[in-house]
Amino acid sequence: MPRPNKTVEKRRELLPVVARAFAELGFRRTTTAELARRCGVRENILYRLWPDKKAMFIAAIGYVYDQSVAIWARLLARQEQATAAERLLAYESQHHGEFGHYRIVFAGLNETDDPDIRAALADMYRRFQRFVEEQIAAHRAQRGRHAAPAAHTAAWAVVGLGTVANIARELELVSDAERSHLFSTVGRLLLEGYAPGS
Amino acid sequence: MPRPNKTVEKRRELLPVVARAFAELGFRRTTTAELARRCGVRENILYRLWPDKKAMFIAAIGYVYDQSVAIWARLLARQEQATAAERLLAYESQHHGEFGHYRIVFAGLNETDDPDIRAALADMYRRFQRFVEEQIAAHRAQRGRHAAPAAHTAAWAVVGLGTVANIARELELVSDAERSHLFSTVGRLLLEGYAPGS
DNA sequence: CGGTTGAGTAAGTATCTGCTTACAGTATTA
DNA sequence: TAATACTGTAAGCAGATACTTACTCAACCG
Repeated sequence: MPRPNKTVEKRRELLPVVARAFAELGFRRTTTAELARRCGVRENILYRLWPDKKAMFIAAIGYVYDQSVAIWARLLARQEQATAAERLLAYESQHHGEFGHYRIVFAGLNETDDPDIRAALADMYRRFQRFVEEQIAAHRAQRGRHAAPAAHTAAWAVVGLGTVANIARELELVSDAERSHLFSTVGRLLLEGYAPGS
Repeated sequence: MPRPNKTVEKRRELLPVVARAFAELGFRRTTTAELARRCGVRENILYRLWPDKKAMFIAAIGYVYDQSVAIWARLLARQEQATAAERLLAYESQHHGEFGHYRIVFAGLNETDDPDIRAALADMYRRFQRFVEEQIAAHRAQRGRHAAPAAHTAAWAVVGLGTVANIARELELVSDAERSHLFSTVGRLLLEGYAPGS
């Protein structure tokens, strides 16, 4: 019984390349030929790893989420005097969307009539929002809350903040400094119910 | 010299249909054949009205912006005791994104390497943000401001709020009531610097 | 070592897509 | 009414695209 199956390893090896392609080009413009080119293989090899192009895309969505979670986890593991939420805000204000997290979401949002992509996307968003909500709740337990909206609500607003920050960055509508200011000011307002600088 | 040129009228007549198609399907999936079908004409007729598919899309972006502005203008013309910003927030909390405003933006964001689409999109976003900023400033002049972020900053946050509200709606992640609550709570927090319900 | 099976190459196919061309009909004005 | 510019129809083209097929090679384990 010869040659062990390396499908799983190969998938893991190519997935970052695939995800990056989808993030850069969107769903439609990412042709299977282009994917193969970037991966340095032929098309049919991709088709042995995933049943079709859609599956490649859904795998990419999952990868992007895992990637973000891994970064956050590293961030949260560090013990500092700032709360987790504070550290997350500080981090995102500087490195937000560097990998192209949101671009893949936008690509997916253009395919929302496909039930599988839609489900993958909804699942990702739900987890994302829930994660943020937990951090906000933890922050408040530690630091108190003045007159801020409920953690659930605030979490959605933070996600929105991240989204618009990324769009503005993509379209070069705000400078890095402005984006950072946006995050810290509104972020804190949502966290604690008052704005620091004013 | 026979038959007056009706190109302008025809464009105006078909543009809503074109815009809706792009909003529903995105850029790539909206084929010129599909556009022609929905418009009830042949493809080459569209090509007499616009030089290429890209021009149709850019026209659609403009249309969507004009549409929003028209709705807001009607809203602002009414003289009521609520400030313009309050009325805008109240309106958006209920009808937000009904036409598909954001879907066309997402479609465009997938083509951000095309300089023309990118410019059209950036222009629209800039106007959008500026409009919101003016309303916020006007509101504060009338009602005062407690400890809220600068109008410029708050305006970006409001745009982000609108964006995430639309995504969440699209993916059925929040109920209409929740979305409305999100708008009124965070909206007021951004406007005036304190949350009403807490 | 030898055969089974996974990994790679190359070429192809049916369909679609943006866009064009050639031509016929018709409304308008001089 | 006659010339003409506009409006519509039908067909098609070159290139792209998702996915497949047929085949070769070599790695592995008994």
